[in-house]
Amino acid sequence: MVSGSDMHGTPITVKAEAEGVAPEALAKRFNAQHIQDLRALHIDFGAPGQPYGPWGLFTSTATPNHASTAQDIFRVLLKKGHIGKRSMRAPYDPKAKRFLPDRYVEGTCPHCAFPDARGDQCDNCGKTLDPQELKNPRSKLSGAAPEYRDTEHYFLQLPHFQAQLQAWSEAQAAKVPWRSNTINFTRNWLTEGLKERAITRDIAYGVRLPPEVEQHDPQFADKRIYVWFEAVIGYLSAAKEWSQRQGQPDEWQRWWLDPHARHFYFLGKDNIPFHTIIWPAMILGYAEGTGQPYQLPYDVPANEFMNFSGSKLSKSRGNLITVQDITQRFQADAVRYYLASNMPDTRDADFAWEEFVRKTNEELVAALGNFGHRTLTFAHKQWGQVPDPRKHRPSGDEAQKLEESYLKPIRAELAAVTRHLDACRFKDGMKGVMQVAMHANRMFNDLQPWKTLKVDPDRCARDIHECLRVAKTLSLAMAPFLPQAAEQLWHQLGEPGSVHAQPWPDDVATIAAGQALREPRVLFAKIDPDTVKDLLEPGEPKMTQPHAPAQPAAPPMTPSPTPDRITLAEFQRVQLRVGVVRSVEPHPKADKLYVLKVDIGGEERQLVAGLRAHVTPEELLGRHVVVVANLEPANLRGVESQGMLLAAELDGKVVPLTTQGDIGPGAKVR
RNA sequence: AGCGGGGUGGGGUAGCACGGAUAUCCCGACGGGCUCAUAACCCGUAGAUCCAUGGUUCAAAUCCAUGCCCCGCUACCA
Repeated sequence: MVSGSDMHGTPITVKAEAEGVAPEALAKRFNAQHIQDLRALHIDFGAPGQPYGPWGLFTSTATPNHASTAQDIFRVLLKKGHIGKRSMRAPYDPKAKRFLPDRYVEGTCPHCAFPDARGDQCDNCGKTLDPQELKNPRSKLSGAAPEYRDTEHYFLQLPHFQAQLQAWSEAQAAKVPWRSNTINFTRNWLTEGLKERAITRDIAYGVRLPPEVEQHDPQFADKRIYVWFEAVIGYLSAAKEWSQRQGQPDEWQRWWLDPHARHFYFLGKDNIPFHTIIWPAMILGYAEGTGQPYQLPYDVPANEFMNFSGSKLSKSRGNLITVQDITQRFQADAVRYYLASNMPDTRDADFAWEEFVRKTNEELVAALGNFGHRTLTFAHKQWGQVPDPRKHRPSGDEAQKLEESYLKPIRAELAAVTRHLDACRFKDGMKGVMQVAMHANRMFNDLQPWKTLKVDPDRCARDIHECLRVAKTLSLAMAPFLPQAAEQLWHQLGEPGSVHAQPWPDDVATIAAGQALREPRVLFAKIDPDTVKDLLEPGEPKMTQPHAPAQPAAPPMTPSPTPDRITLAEFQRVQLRVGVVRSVEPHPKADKLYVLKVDIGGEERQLVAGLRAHVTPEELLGRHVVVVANLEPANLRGVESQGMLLAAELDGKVVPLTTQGDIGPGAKVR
């Protein structure tokens, strides 16, 4: 299992820019956070708490190994003609002596005459722009007028692979089979027809081109491989890094060049085409160029999205749970149980605190935890060791009943879990494990060991022995889902070593009579519903952080400059008036906007306001609101707005400003 | 508005790509049992016009059409 942090993603560049920090530093921080999160959730790679171990590696795309692997693929694809160079015209800043990304060109919008439109899009009228359309363009960096120069870039020739990808994806989807979302997204792309895509950019942050390319064509020293080309290569480079660290530098070949190796890629649905089109195209070209049988993905089980209380996770809406937040408050296994049994396998799922508590208390604790605990405490109290079943001579009927009613269904359920895991149906797998626990509870109940103990201790010993076998089986079966509890149970059963070093069970386990049991302890803690009460308040930030030190590694992000002051005269240039809302109409062409008619004292203004998500028309009609009266008019999706309605905003909540007592429209606000 | 996902007993869900007869599972409610166990476990009962309407069919939760509603992405938030 390999994974890692993408260090060159666009969000990183954008955020680093916003915070005024170096992108490398920010990426490093994210990577450290990812590693910490994995640890907190007990996702380990073979060495507890470490991002590296005998089973795998969590690395990043900032390593020299990754760069050279990416360059090698680039090189091979180039040689094979799957990457081509061609020139395109792009804005260039003669003062800063560099090409400018679209958004670094500013100028006057050709559509609405807004003077500060960006090259990719105008913030005023919202139209998507080409930097060349801007009037009076200037560079954001130096203010100089950009020139248009030809710049050369490399393009990945995806069309070369269209037919191959089509055949491969259909075959694979039918054979594996792929999930419907995976094949659907893929088909969409293929039927649209693949187009060549630029894989270099005029930027300074990212993976460099191969040295010989830079030497041969020095301009490419100032360009970088664009992230979407290079990030997916991380799968291969991580495998190589892992082999290196294992001291077996060629070990990765067993995983990449053996036709029997099956590659599974786990991702969110928004990432599907990268893993079913682009990356496979690169692999095909690379395999062709190297003559090595690099393996294409076997399965790409993409998850849908998990929302939070009905809408998407969003920091600004106070709709956010971080791994840190939740693992600080609750057992990682409880979190894992909830996520596994509520996984967005085939459709979007929802995270709800009430459900989380319910599932933990009523399912995890009550069924799974309880069986382990009741069995262990009983056995431990009576014998302190695994009792010997052999003194009991069961009748034929009795033995058959044990087998038919209890062991057989458990075995069947176990086989079902195995099938589900093979097919990447983790939700079903988790449910199957729960079913085993339910069978187990039934078995314990029916056998009534607390009664037989008094009348037939040998029989009781045999029955508890059977229950302990089932408990051991459960420990093995729950290991991938609930690693910590599984290990605890394993230990309490007196088993040596780690449950995680055991092979997957294909039958009810056996357990050695006479094996010493350890002091039983509860496997899962119940959650007091009050704990999440304060997390449920609507509109409030869901996760305050009383004990969460915000990002320990993070230095203060923005130096706080002295606040900008304005003079009274400056403030007085803004004319604020009280207005009465006379009518509220939805904007005909925009979902978030209202068109309001507001009486500001003898004059009716038409305003466009982005309040539709926050306030109903009824709440607005007749209200006294505060309006900026001398704002220059603007055109919003075809409707003129003659002013601006003031509103207060906090964490995504928006409330229009109103006056407390009634005062006539037109009243000045000072 | 464009594109994607979805609407199944009180809550959460499975089934839907390949229509089939009593619609799955967990929880809750109600009734009973048990007392080894974290008031946990076990058994039973009730509870669903499978969003609506129309269509295809011997047969539709499942296929087709239209509509309504929810969620996400994108645009719009003066």
